[in-house]
Amino acid sequence: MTVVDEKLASPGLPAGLDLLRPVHPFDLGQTLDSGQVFHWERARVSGIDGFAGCIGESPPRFVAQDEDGALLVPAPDAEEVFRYLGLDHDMPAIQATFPGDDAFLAEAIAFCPGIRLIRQPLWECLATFITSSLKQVAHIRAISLEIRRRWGVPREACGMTAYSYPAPEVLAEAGEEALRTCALGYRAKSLHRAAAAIAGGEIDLQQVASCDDVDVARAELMRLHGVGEKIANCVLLFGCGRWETFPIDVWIERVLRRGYRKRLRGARLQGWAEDYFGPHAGYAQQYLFHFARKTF
DNA sequence: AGTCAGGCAACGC
DNA sequence: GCGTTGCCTGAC
Repeated sequence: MTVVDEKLASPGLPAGLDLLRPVHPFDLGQTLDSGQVFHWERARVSGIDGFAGCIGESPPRFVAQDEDGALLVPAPDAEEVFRYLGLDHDMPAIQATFPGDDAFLAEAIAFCPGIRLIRQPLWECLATFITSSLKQVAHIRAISLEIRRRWGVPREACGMTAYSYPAPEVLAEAGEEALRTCALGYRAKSLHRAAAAIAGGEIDLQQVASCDDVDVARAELMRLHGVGEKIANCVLLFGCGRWETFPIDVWIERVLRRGYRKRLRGARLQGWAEDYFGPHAGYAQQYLFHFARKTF
């Protein structure tokens, strides 16, 4: 993927901001609000409305999208932002693997065709989903931003300040009681123990990511206290690029009940969904999830 | 005031 | 395996 080829002549744009050719289908706002990431904030740079957030340890990146779908990104960041947002994904090829005669899935895709699976840094993905258990999106956001503000590294760019997600060592050092004051409740213990396990080398996330067998990788993640099948699957899908994984939460249960008359639960529902939606089941899940959340 | 939310672990069967 | 229950917190 070479972003340079996608660049347009962009007269009149503020210095340092590059306009990148429209990528279709892609919807920046929907993608950042589709329950994958929780730390991007609205920002305005040189009079342009967009979003800002850290990608891993980087300074905050600014991204905006115009009505035609063209992206505005500071030129040096373009490659990193493209990769993060999944703009290199071959959507026709992915959708070609979906069940062919599925009108319900087609309706979900038509509702949010611009959703992409984001490639997230592994540790912040794991940590954020540990804190997501039995929480609503707004609260996950608030907790995530608070943890970043208190223990993350403040980074600055284009007049914006944002905080990277604190490293495992930092949260391990902070202690469970301090984490608890971020309104984490019982999740404080899980987050602290996960941070300590990773800081202490008991779990190697890089090894999890490079594991060929997705079942082995999932089992490794589930050794962590507070990480069950759902959270492990979210980490595999959003952090490890394992698109065959299909996280099932209450919204997905609802949408499968309504759209497919499926009243199975647990392992049986899991097995059916993986089998039915196929090698990119995780992408199907993302369309169905967003569709359900916004229309039910 | 009670219920419920984008789960998990521990326990009982 | 399968179903039940407690758990922190905030929003309604």
